[in-house]
Amino acid sequence: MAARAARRSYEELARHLSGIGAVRREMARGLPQDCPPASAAALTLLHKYGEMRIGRLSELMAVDMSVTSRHVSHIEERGWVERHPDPQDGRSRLLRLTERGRRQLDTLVQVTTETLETFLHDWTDEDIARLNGMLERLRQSFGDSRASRLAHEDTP
Amino acid sequence: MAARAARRSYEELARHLSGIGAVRREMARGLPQDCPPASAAALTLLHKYGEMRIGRLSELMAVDMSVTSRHVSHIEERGWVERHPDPQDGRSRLLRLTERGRRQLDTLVQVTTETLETFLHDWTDEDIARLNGMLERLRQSFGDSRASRLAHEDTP
DNA sequence: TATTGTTATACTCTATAACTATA
DNA sequence: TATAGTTATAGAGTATAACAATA
Repeated sequence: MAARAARRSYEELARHLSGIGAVRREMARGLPQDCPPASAAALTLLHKYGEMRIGRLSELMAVDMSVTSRHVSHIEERGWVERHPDPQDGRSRLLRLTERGRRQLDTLVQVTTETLETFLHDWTDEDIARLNGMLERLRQSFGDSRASRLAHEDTP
Repeated sequence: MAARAARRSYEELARHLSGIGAVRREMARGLPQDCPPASAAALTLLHKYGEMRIGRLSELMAVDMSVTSRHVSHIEERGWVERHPDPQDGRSRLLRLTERGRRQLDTLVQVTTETLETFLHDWTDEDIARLNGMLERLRQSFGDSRASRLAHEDTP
């Protein structure tokens, strides 16, 4: 019986995860025209975690390196990041936020905050903190398993 | 001070919403080859809410009707839904799940459940129920505001 | 005239595979 | 040989605009 109840919760969760797309699209609408969601995510992560290589950024975004490479090209073309030589490894370069990138990030923080203030006006700080906690855990549950899956791809 | 703390939570939430993409992609990996996430979502909604028109399905998926039209074509080509005349309105047709569609849905429920069991093995039923509750509320907060925004698009 | 749906077009995001350069 | 990154290609999802048919 407990198993059947859990199974129903899983179906509901799958539906909600699918529905989150609407939330993400709404967030995307507020972004500057030349800064799509993936660019915004890359800038945010470079700010939060500091200078890093493409491979590291790929892990943080949980996408293939080829995808990250394109995103980085986009934000580099706009002068938001620079690629510097990696003294540790000649194959890599280190991504570093520029001053312009930091200003762009200020804009991003502002518009995302405004959007969330609008839509979540009746949420308390505690509500939001709780949601953040659950999403953080969800990400970890998937991220950790995903990492071990990728690591053991040769020996399934 | 409370405002500043809330602002920081908003930034965190924006980051998490972006990160949910990884979860959705992982869910998508388990789906049958010819049933992409949008098709699965459409079938799920048709099962949950029953026979409906394209416009209603568009609202539930929170995407433009042109998008839904394509998704419905995809699942109709595979025999998972049928379009029946709408006695109420000659411009519309009613979408109805077929027997094959119901069998496809059984498969979908099975694979999504298996995926979630794998990744969320250390979550209790209560954890999942709490997450479902917060996601439901999040969807509503965005959905309701979005609906009123669309309704008042002429008078901004 | 207004609404329901469809189609054409374009853009974003993503993965796979083939390739280059360095370790 | 193996790894870091790039590029080419293809597929999914989406929105806008132009269109057809019906209300």
